[in-house]
Amino acid sequence: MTVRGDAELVARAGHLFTGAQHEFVCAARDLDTWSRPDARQSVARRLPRHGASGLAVKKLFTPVALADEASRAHLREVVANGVEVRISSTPLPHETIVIDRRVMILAERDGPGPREYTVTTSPTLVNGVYSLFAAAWDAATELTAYLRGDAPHLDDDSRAVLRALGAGYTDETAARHLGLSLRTYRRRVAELMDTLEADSRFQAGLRAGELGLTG
Amino acid sequence: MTVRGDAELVARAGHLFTGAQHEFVCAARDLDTWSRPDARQSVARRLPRHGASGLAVKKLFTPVALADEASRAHLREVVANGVEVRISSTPLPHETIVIDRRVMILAERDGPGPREYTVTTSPTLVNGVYSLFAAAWDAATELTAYLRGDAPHLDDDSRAVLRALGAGYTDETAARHLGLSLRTYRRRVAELMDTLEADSRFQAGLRAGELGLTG
DNA sequence: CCGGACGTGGCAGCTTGCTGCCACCGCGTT
DNA sequence: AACGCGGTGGCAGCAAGCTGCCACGTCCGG
Repeated sequence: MTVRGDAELVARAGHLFTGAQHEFVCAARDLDTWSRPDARQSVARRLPRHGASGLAVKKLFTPVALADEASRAHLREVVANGVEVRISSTPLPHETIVIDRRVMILAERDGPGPREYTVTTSPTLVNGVYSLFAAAWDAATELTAYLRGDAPHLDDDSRAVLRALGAGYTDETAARHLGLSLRTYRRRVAELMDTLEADSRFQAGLRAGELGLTG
Repeated sequence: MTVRGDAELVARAGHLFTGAQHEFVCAARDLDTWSRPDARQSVARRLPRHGASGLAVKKLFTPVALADEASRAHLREVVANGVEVRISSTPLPHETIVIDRRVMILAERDGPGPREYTVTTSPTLVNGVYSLFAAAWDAATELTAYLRGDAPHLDDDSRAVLRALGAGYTDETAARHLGLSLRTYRRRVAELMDTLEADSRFQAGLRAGELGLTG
């Protein structure tokens, strides 16, 4: 089933949101959908209260959703309401929602016209998507952890340093490899360790690994 | 479109496999499908040769696919043929295939009867699934890295050393904390780095983080 | 009892990492 | 020109890490 535009989605599939019993999961690139005031509110009103009702809500976003302070504030509020929010360092669909592991709603990429939604209940499709979501979810990091320990946007230099460290070079070869003096390279490493809040290089590596800063 | 059983899948959707131009990705729990000799061979024959044709093949499995030696050998062979294989530590669908980002094939969970496949070409669905796949893929570890660097069961001592390193202690305090001499502690660290195949402590931390050996 | 294997620890010496200090350079401001 | 500022690099010295060597225990099997 395909619907066009937010209004139609709410009209035709609104009952699915209301009817969520156990679990409501969604993955999206950013907060775009829910920042459209009309759509966001009408859906929000239909969603049962968090937690208490035994409904687990999981939301997975890319770092794009943290771009501006307003979004971060919104997400923190959402978390405070008992919703689990995680950040995935990899691209995500523009919008994927799975409800109670029985229905799913996918949104097409933004185009000029109204957004197009696809609502599916085929168990095969839903289960397949759900499993993939679970995999992406498990690999993602908790929002709080992400905001805390993270250096969300390291510049290219830092990434280069990271790669050199990850390659196992000694400082000397790494510095030569990057066209830096030994002194500067080590300064960079120290800065990196500082932003990663690491006391030792091992710890820095650990954090980098946990945060998936490998690539 | 839904088909039942391997034979029907090959008959009705075989051309999709043959027609793959750029990319063939699949995610599955284990090698079950392709270990069914008939299905595996008929599909294998239809798949273009690896690499040379510009076709990128990516396969994502759970560790279940590494359970027995035969499977591991098979996967190594597959890798040798230019296929990218990664292992995800999280559950995966029983079978998800996306071809050229245009068609996807999902398999339902094994039941008593013949396996049920769903073939879809809806761009919305395919893109959504593809993005999720990409996220799971990026988070997964290369097969070779997985087989190599995996130290699934380090003894308690090693875990203690790992924790000390992760805590950011200097060797001296860590050694005292563990009731070891400095010499022995460093020996342990060296052994750990050896099993992690790390050239530097940073690398060791990186691996540990990637492999989720934090806890 | 002896010999060997194994794990541990001390010592020494080397390499590597880390950092404070100073000097230099390029840049934009005053 | 003079100045401050930020990034860089050399130097020096210290701290941390790494490892070969030897010595001492323990625990075997001979």
